[in-house]
Amino acid sequence: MTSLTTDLSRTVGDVFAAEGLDAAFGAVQVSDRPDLAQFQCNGALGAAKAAKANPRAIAEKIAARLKSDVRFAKVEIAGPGFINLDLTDAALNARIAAPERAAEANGKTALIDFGGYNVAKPLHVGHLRSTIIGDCLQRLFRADGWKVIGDVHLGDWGLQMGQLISEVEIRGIAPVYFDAAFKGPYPEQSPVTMEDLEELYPAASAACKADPARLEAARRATQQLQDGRPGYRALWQHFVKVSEVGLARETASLGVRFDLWNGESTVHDLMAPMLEDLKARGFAQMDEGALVLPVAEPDDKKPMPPLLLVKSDGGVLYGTTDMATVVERVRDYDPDLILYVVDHRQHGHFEQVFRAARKTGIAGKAELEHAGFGTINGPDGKPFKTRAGGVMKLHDLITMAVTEAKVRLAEQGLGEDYSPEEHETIARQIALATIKFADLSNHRTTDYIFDLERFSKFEGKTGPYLQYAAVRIQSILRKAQGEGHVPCTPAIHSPEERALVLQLLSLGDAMQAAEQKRAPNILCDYAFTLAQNFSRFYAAHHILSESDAALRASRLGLCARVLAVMAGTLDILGIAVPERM
RNA sequence: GAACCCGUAGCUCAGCUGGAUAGAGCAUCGGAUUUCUAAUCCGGCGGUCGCAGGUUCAAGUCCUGCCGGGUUCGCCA
Repeated sequence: MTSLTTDLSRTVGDVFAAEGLDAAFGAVQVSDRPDLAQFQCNGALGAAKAAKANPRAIAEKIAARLKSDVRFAKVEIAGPGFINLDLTDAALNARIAAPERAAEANGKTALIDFGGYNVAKPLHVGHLRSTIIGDCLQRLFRADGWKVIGDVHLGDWGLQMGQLISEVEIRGIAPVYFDAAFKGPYPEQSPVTMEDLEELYPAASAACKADPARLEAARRATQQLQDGRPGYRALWQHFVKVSEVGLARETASLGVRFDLWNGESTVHDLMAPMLEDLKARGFAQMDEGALVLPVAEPDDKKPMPPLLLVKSDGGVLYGTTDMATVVERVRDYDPDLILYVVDHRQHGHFEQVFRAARKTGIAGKAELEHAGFGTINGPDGKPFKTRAGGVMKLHDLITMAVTEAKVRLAEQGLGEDYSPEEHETIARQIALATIKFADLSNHRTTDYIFDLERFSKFEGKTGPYLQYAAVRIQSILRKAQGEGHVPCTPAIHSPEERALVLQLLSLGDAMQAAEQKRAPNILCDYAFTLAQNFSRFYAAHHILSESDAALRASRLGLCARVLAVMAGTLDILGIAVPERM
């Protein structure tokens, strides 16, 4: 369903056009001053500037034409030339009565890259944002009619793999994979568990940092792995499988689903032909022993180093796999947009890759975009750590949030009579809402301080507060059903209802803005404002005890619409609404 | 050293291509309501939008400089 302001913009735009002005000046938005009007159009100011005319005079002409439209209860000119508009309740009622339709398929494909998960490494707070923000964006794009392909894009092919392999070799954990005389087949059972990997990788990484010989061994192992040494490939397969099972379990517990579990290794076979092609077409060249692709442009304000494709030792880098991944995605999906939801500190890297992809034409019609995000900091304003100073694992963070949710429930004296299973389910749902809403309600690009105590509060701008608002409406509707009251199409009878209807009707604006700016915080604001409007309505009017049957049915209908919109918005945010709380 | 991001109320944060009196939550103070789950509603207090210039009818928003914080700058990802 097109948003109300879009329709109003068309109406007002036609009037601008009728006055010989650009219809784009007719853009209508929800008013910044709700005390003065419901909607406003600032176009007269812009039109006046363009035409070097008096803004109020233009506004007068526009307003005169708009006044003949019966949908408007008020058309006023204010200040330097704002056009303030109110719709009649009849117009609002008609609008809210129209059934909410899902967006039609727009024929466009978006590929969302959640890049950042790595084989052998558990998820930590750093992965929280790419997962939560990326999931929200994929839900949002889908809701708007895009075909969306979410790809975890696993880090499974770099030096870290070589580090692991050489660590396993040194420890003598599974000698068969290192026996050059062994002809296979290799064991089906993995020689290591996820827990082993979580211990092996940091050890290997630290050893390589401390000892150049170890680093060299790791490099060699990486190279041999990529060249296809059978034992290494077999061992690596185990690493990947074990890791994927662990990662899938964790992301599933977050309620996040991916379409593809591709990794850097997926494109390995595409790299050699791609590199040949880039060399043949003169884009790639040798420099200081490495193969590079220059991406600097004359008007650059900062030095832009070339994209490194092949190191002087013959190994490839993540820029190479990123390029090959673009080739693969264009070949398989021909997307209109590839969105990389990755920490903003990698901005420079993506700038290089995007330039290289555009310059060489490998991106096809796809727009490449980096939706970067800031870091999650602890109370001290520094990157979030455990009390012991280590990296905070995602699993531990969720456990903390579940514990906190139970504390909150106990504080409110809630859930004591629920079964242990239901109590646990509700606590988990609250915990995820706490974490997700906290993350999404902060602007994507800024760093924020993770304050679990504040985020988990049941009052204020929090996830649990929104869940509660939805739960309370569910409760009313259930009770109404029990009493045999049937909701009907809502109509406005009071200022509180009018404000609530206006908020319901601005859903499209919020979704559109959130999508265009890749900014989930806009949806969070929308949901919170909706909950506030509902609370005002709820405080001012009785619903079930209303004796006028028609009024009661209308208010129940309004409740049903609010619940539908709230649940739908929370769903896009990846937040579930519990049956009860 | 260079480039990019940030600096808004006591705290945590919004503020769209420049537009009307800069907003929200928390905290604090006061009031309502004793409820359809109070996890509520209404109101007060609180800001020279880092500083100084500039463009404009209009600047938190655009430009320049400075101060303060963060990040990044070819063989890790």
